[in-house]
Amino acid sequence: MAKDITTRLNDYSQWYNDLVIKGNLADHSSVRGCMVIKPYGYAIWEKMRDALDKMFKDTGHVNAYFPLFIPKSFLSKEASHIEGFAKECAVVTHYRLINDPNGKGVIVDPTAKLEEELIIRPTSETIIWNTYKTWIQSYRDLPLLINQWANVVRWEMRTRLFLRTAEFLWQEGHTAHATEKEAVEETEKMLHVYAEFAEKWMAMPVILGRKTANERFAGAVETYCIEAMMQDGQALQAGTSHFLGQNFAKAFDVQFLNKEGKQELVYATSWGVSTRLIGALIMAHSDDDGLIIPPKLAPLHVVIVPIYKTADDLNKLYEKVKPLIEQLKAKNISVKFDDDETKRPGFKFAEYELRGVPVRLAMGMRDYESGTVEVARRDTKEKSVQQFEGIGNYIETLLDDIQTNIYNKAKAFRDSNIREVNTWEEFQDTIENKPGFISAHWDGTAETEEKIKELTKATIRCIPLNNQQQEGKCVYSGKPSKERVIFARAY
RNA sequence: CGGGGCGUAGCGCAGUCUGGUUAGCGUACCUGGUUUGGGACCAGGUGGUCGCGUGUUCGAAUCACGCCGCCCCGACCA
Repeated sequence: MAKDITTRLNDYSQWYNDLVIKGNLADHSSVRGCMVIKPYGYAIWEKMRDALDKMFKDTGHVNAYFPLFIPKSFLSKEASHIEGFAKECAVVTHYRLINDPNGKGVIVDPTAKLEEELIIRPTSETIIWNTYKTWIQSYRDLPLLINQWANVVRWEMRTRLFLRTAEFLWQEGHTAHATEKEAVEETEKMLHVYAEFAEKWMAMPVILGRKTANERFAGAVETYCIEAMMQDGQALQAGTSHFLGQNFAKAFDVQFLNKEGKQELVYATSWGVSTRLIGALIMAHSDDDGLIIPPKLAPLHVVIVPIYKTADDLNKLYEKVKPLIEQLKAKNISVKFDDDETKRPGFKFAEYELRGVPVRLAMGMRDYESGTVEVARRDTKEKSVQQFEGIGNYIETLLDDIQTNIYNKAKAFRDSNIREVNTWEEFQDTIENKPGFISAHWDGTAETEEKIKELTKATIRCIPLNNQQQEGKCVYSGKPSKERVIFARAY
């Protein structure tokens, strides 16, 4: 058991906080609700960002950057959109500070009031569609496939590191299309990009689905999502993709001339994932000893801990592993030789386990003499002694094994915690006593959905895509239903 | 934003109820030495506007009021 980490069983929330802070991913800042992402945590984000960015480029998107500030009037143009965000907007009202006449630092200059307040973007649909209006005239300007990497601000009541902070980093894709069909295809395509990223890179299985009207993005016609299960059985929305229909085109009057020479409103999509994914990554895989990071996102893949008595021994060990370090680097496997003499090996072992480094090599003089090395894998904590000869290739394979194993483990956990439930009694019992997802029939009404939420705190996470159609009765109202939906308590 | 808890060295805490020496303890950190195959040991040392502000008092970490921050539980959300 790692020092100073609360166990998952004891207090899951505290365990999460311990991992974020003691794993050196992030800290609370002195600004309410805002975090400092530390270098190790940011390195994970960079890996996520690079992988996603490549996937976006490969699907034909380009990056651009739009302003942080949004004139208040823009946000008012799409009614349901503003309704969704109004309660959590930061507003800039002034543009100058002056010295406090009472000599206590600076105060806001009351004469420097903005004529129109600026909203710090909670999302960028409005400023972007205001801009797209000037870029789109003809069908030849379409589709417009743009992504932006940015920070956004949502003034949250209650914050948690990575999962919900007032400011966070994300990407938001905003596309414009000539036809509804094409826009819907784009929405679904990007959902699949997210799902692939979650499963292949994060080693986190997800359920692809549609949101109910209640859970839909403000301003969207249809919201798609990927939902992941955390180790406490709660759901976490890991990404969303929205079909916005012509809502924003109407609000910002974005029309194009089609081939027949007629003006038409364009169709829109938007899609995003955020630094919240780091929270998902932690809660999906890690254990009571610390972080478990899948190799594809790990900032450091391999650490080599030398065990030695003299400087001479250390030097011998270094000379021995030097070619291996070169070999691994050539394979794009990051490796660190930890020759810090102020810490003993046991301390280092625990420290790298806390940080989730996938593979640890330990080599002492006994190994040196016998041509072996101790290999420890973080995901299972298994240790084995291997021949040093050819260890580079062994590690390369091992990293792939670890990536696969982490995914399989998460998937087995997820699958064994989705339960089909058919009666209301069973539903209540399951949600209270068996953490996980519930697959149940729903009558399709917002009233039932809200009632269930009120009674159990469970919400409909999604209506799975390609859902099997089957006749059934709503688990709450008993009214007829054609398919099961996923219920869960959620982050 | 509502209820509860907390804020004293980088971290974890005692002291606060019942105001009064120089504010302690563990850990971390620094120096020297011995160590090194799972979080070393000995010795010496550094580090504090007691969350911030105002007040009560001869005197405040301690009492009062206000504010800020964090954690847990609710409402809201990605």
